[in-house]
Amino acid sequence: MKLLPVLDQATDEACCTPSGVPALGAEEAKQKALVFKALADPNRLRLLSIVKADASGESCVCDLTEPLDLGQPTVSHHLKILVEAGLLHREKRGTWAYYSLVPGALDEAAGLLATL
Amino acid sequence: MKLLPVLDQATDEACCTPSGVPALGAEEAKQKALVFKALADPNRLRLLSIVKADASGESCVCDLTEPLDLGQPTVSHHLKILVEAGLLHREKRGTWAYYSLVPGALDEAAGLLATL
DNA sequence: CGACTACATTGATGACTGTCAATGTCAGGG
DNA sequence: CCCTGACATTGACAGTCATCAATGTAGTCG
Repeated sequence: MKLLPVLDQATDEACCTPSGVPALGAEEAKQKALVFKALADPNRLRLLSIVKADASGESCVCDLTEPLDLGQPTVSHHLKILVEAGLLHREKRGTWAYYSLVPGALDEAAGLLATL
Repeated sequence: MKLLPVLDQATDEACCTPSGVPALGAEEAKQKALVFKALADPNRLRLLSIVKADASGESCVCDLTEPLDLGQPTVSHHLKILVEAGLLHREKRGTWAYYSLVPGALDEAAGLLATL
């Protein structure tokens, strides 16, 4: 910054007229980035895909570990991130843990792009 | 994997009936994740926001460096990532480089979530 | 109670990422 | 022709992340 100590209004009319305010607040941007961070991994996208495609609407971890060719702790880790991002819902019944899509969460995430 | 050497069909009826195929291909997931990876940074979201908000539809780097409180090389780096993700378009005129939103790119990114 | 099963947590490690200082490139002006 | 300004590229470094092996926890069944 401050590369123009003098001659600011001399023959410059094309460039460098910033909007003043960043248009998207730093805190707001951080918050939105968290959701996209959760989506920024191929295996997490596949997890969402499988859960979404399941007819019952929910899947247990053992349904998810095998098709991804990942270790069980890794899948558990990814699922935790998706839950914390508000995309998945976790419900434990007996020995199994069932994961389901949070209704409207994906649409809401898509909406974040429209309100940039 | 392979934690069930024997007794596979013994008294299990509730869980572990995977969809067979991952529903979202590994390569396809990788490709989609690239877009979300580009969106998974607060400063990049703010860059997109500024470019989008600009009345002229395009902004030069000097318009983007100041409001973000980042060094010029860092902003250049982020812009490159956004261009490679297909979200921004770069056009060099004279000494300045102008960045503009790729038309429909944000909508297309939002659409990726619908087709999981 | 004790073994087994489904899942979560921890710790470690290699890979990747965001940032900046320094340098390179290229166009315009004296 | 050199100098300056706008932007890109490189190299280095700290922080984050994805992954796995090992271990912990909590239901279930005998």
